[in-house]
Formats: sequence, C-alpha cells, structure tokens
Amino acid sequence: MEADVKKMRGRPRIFDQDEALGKAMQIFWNRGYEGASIAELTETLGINKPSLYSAFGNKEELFKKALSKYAAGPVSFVRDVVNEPTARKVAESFLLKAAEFLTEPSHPKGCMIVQAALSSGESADLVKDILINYRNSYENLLAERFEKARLAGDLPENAVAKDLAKYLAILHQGMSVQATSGATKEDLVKVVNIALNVWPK
Amino acid sequence: MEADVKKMRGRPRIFDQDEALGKAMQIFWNRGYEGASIAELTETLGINKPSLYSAFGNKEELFKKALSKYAAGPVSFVRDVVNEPTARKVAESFLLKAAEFLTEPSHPKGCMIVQAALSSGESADLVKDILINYRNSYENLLAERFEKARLAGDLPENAVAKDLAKYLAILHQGMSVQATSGATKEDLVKVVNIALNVWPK
DNA sequence: CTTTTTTTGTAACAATTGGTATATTAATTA
DNA sequence: TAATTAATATACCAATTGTTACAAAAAAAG
Repeated sequence: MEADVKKMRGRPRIFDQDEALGKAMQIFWNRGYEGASIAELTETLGINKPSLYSAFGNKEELFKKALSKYAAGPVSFVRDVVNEPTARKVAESFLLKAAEFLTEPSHPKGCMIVQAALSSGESADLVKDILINYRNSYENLLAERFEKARLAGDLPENAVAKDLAKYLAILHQGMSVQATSGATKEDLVKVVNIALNVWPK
Repeated sequence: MEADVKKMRGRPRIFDQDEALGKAMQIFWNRGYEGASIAELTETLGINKPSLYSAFGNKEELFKKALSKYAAGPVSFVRDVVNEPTARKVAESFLLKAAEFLTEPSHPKGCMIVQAALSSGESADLVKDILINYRNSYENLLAERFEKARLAGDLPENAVAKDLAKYLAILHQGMSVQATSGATKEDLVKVVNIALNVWPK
C-alpha cells in the first residue's frame, strides 16, 4: 500500500535528502565542524542555502544529522565488534577494523567523531561536547564487554576493564590522527600487532 | 658591554614581545589555528592589531613563532627522553612524561602539535602540513633511538624500530585526544602501564 | 482554472574574518 | 629645540561567516 509514495503538496524537492546528507557528512568528515562552510556545503550538495536550511535546520542541526548518519553507517562496526566470542577477539577485531577503516581510500581518512571539533572556537563548544559523549559511549561499550569477560574468566581477575577499554580508545584515536597525516593501513596494522602483545591470547 | 640594552630609536614597544608570544601560544594551543581569531588574540595579548601585525607579521607567521616557542619549551622533554640509557627507559619515560604533560593543570590540555589543525578549512592547509612534519620528526627521533638500541642488542634483533616508534606516537596522539576530552593524569598512567607490557624489560 | 502549499533562486542581512591606511604619540639623534 | 624613527590608537577595508526575506516556480487540491 505504498505508504512512502504518498503525494506531497507544494513544489517537490529537487534533491535527494539522504544523498545530500551523505555529502554533507563527507565534508564535515574532512573539514571538521568549523572548517566546513555553508558555502562549501551548498556548492557540493548542489543546492542553495534556503533549501539547505529548510531541509536541515541550520549548520549545527545539519552536523548532528550527518553525525548520526556517520555513527549508524561507517562506524557501525564498533557495535558489532563486542559480539566477538572472547575479549582477545574483541580487541583484535576492533583494532584491525579500525586500521582498515581509518585508511580506507573510498572515504575521508581518520575518524569524524575523533577529529571534527578537537580544538576550535567557542562557537563549536556544543559540538565539541557532543563528540566527547560519542567517544565516551564507544569506550564504555568496550569497557562493559571486558568487564563481562573478566567475570566470565575470559580475562585475568585483576584486569581492569575500564583501563583496557581506554587503552583501545587511545590507540584508535591515535591511529585516527596518523591516518589523517598519511599513515597507510599497513603502517597501522604493524602497530596493532605490537599493541595486541599486551593481550592474553 | 650590554649588547642587548642598546637603545632603539622611535617610540618604545609597550608590551613584552616574548611574553605576548607566550599568550598567543596558549590561545593557539586550545583553540587551534583557525579557531583562534585575531580579535581574541589582540584582546588577550592586550595589544591592538597594528602592533600585533608589526611585531609578528600576520596570523600564519604568529602561529609559526608560537609553534617554535612551544617546541622549544613545553615539549622539549621529547628531545631529552632519547638520552635514557635503554630503549625500555626511553619508552617508559616518554609515555609517563606525556601523560603528565598532556594533563598538566597549569596550561591547556592536550598537545598543540597534535591538535592545532587536524581538520580545518583549506586556509589552514599549510599549517596542517607544518604540524604533520613536526609530528613526523618527533616520531623519527624515537625511531632512530630504537634502531640504535636494536643494533646495540638492547632490543630483540627482529624488532622494527620504526614500528615501535609509531606505536609510541600513536599512544601519545591518542592520549592527547583523551586529555582534551577530560581524562586525568591517573587515567592515562594506567593505560601507559598497560601499553608498556609489550616492551621487553 | 484558481487556490493552496512548499521549494526554489536571488539577493540581501548583520556580524565577523584577516589585514591596513592614517594620523598621533613617544622615544632617540642631531 | 628640531628632525627622525618607530609604535601606538582609531577607523576602516574587502571578503567571508551563518542566516533569512522575498518573490518566482512547480506541484496537488478544490
């Protein structure tokens, strides 16, 4: 009963909203929040400013929507990784997938959540906090998984899940910086193998 | 023969140039290159624009000078660290001093060289490259030290100095992100202890 | 058709961006 | 004291920032 073909009144939108959001995501991804100008956004999306504002609200709203799309799409692997059977496999999978993702040639290098507003003017303070929350929630996801592993005897009794999670988060964030600076997947994988030596096999 | 007290002609500068540069450094440190506006700079330095421009050139020149001051001052510990007697001690000292420095309450959190222009508009492309070069040179410093250690039998023969150096660089850069996001020195030291487990004692 | 509704294109908005021209002030030199 | 030199303060510059008014255009509904 084709619910999504329901006819809309008024002049039809000339662009695909989700496709445009994808392009906006890419711009924020390699320019950051402040580094991406409305001018560059409208040019790349192929629409003009009023269309952008009526479709997405304002710059901050657009960023939040692009961020949601990013979290649901490109980096959804983080949520899968905790389903690996052992803590060791979780760590291994997380770091290897990160190394691959952060250097993927088909999209901007590095992680949008890590870099889109690290240091910026105060007009980006709110966005900065949003990104910090995202990073913390991913880190907590890992910490909870490791605590479960510890209680199940899959990690040494004296292991601290929270610290192990932060170790992985730090590696991920550092790799993101490296990827943006030209490091290749191979470069990062070598480091991942070193980093995993701290982990009980 | 007081060479530096030589009298200058013309109206004397009302502000201390080096002190002003220190304040500029702090602003770039937590705002980044693009995030720091000329208005904020002149206000904080307590001088007006023509004075700033005549003393430091332009924004980019001012940033470069602030960056030099940063490299010579706050992060000079990196250059000392390679003088530790063993590779293990180099790694240990580097990571512990980084954890402390990145969270020092007396100055901005995180590392200016890591974060001042990670993702930004194209007007910051040149600065971005300069920072990448700085990061690479620090990493190379460590790599050369570790290669020396390997040849001296202080590291396993099959160790790859370059990879070990990148491991430390990644940890440092990740810790910088964490410090900016609220991690404490204690948080980071715990991770450092985990990270050092990969290292032969 | 005409009306209604919504998007489009153009053109503007005030505020801020980095950067300067100009004139005044304050010191040294002659 | 007069001339020279350099830093100051004020005010401005064009360009860009994010955002919006307004009118024309394109669809559906009556």
